[in-house]
Amino acid sequence: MQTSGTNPTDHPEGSEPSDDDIAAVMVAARAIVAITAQSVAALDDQVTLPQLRVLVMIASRGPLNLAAVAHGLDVHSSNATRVCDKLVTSGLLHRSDNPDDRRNLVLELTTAGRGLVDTMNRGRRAAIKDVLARMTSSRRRGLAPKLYSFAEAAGELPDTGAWALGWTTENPVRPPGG
Amino acid sequence: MQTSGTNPTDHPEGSEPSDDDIAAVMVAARAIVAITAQSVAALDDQVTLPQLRVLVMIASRGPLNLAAVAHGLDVHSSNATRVCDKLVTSGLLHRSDNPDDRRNLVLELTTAGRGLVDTMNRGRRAAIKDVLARMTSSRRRGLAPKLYSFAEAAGELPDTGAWALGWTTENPVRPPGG
DNA sequence: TGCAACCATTGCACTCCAGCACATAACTGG
DNA sequence: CCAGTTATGTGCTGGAGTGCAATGGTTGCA
Repeated sequence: MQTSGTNPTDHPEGSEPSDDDIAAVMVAARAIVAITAQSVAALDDQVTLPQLRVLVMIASRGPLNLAAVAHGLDVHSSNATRVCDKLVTSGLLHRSDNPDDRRNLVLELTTAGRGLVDTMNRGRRAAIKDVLARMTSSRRRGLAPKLYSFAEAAGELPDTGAWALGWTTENPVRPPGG
Repeated sequence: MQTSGTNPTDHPEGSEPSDDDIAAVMVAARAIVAITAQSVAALDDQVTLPQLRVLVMIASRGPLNLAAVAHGLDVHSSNATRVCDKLVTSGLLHRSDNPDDRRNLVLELTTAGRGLVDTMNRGRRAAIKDVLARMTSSRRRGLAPKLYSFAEAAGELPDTGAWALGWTTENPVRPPGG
């Protein structure tokens, strides 16, 4: 249970959120998830969902080894081997040996792999821009700081990569050699 | 195509969104998608993703026939048959004949099926409440109206990706007093 | 040197999903 | 009644993901 914090004593500054606050986030979440899902579905013919998760993970966390990928996806290491194998075959992932510890691999995105992730993010960004453009500037005013506050409360850092795809509750991943 | 709309003439009230506005939504989207993905992953051992998509679709649209399910999931009708078959076997879906047109089935959620969807939504709501509780009430003030405005603007999105991942869980966007 | 731990890979079996072709049943309109 | 359309079901094939067991290579340490 990581959902501690509902206890007001844990967060003296935050009073109990109103039902309307929660409902508003729920409704907005529906739109945001639809946008995100669409940007993912657009890549459906190029990569599968687990494959995309690998690419996004490496894009945001840097080079990883297979054990880290397996742990991040919460799957058996043999599956990580095969998923990454296909990404290498597709030319989206580069696999090389780690000279410091030859037990480990170094998995990095190729130019094509990074381009695919960038394409997804561009599409997502365009969709968001499109929605914002439908709002009047007065309604848009003050939205950004509120969203930053929400993201900060959720533990997200503004500069983190697009690991937001977060298909599951990803476990902490330790980079190879760490 | 209603995806246009970046054209200012289409929305004379909305000026060009700033990069900061877009970035704020992108950042908040990571947190929201993570919350949503978590609530989906929690059901991973009970239903697969296509199965959940069916349940969510019926939960929000009411009873459907197989053709509607196949169209909503954008799959061949034979796949819809088999996916629903498994849900019926799992006790989450109820299949009956339509007396008015016995070619059609009537697919409805069982009590267990609706309970599963409700469980997912409760988890999502709890996670959102947890995040909001971490914000000070001053930062939270005014957030809800902004989110309703955003959701309302997004309500005009093309529905192509609505069920792309089956994560649209609620009724059509309906801001209170809107 | 020997042993334990770690990493990656492969074989095997399984489930699920996907599309296609085809068959069956039911409705529609003549 | 007959032909055409619609809705659903079934057999088939293929692909992707998953876990388990076992193997081989590498490193670290006593």
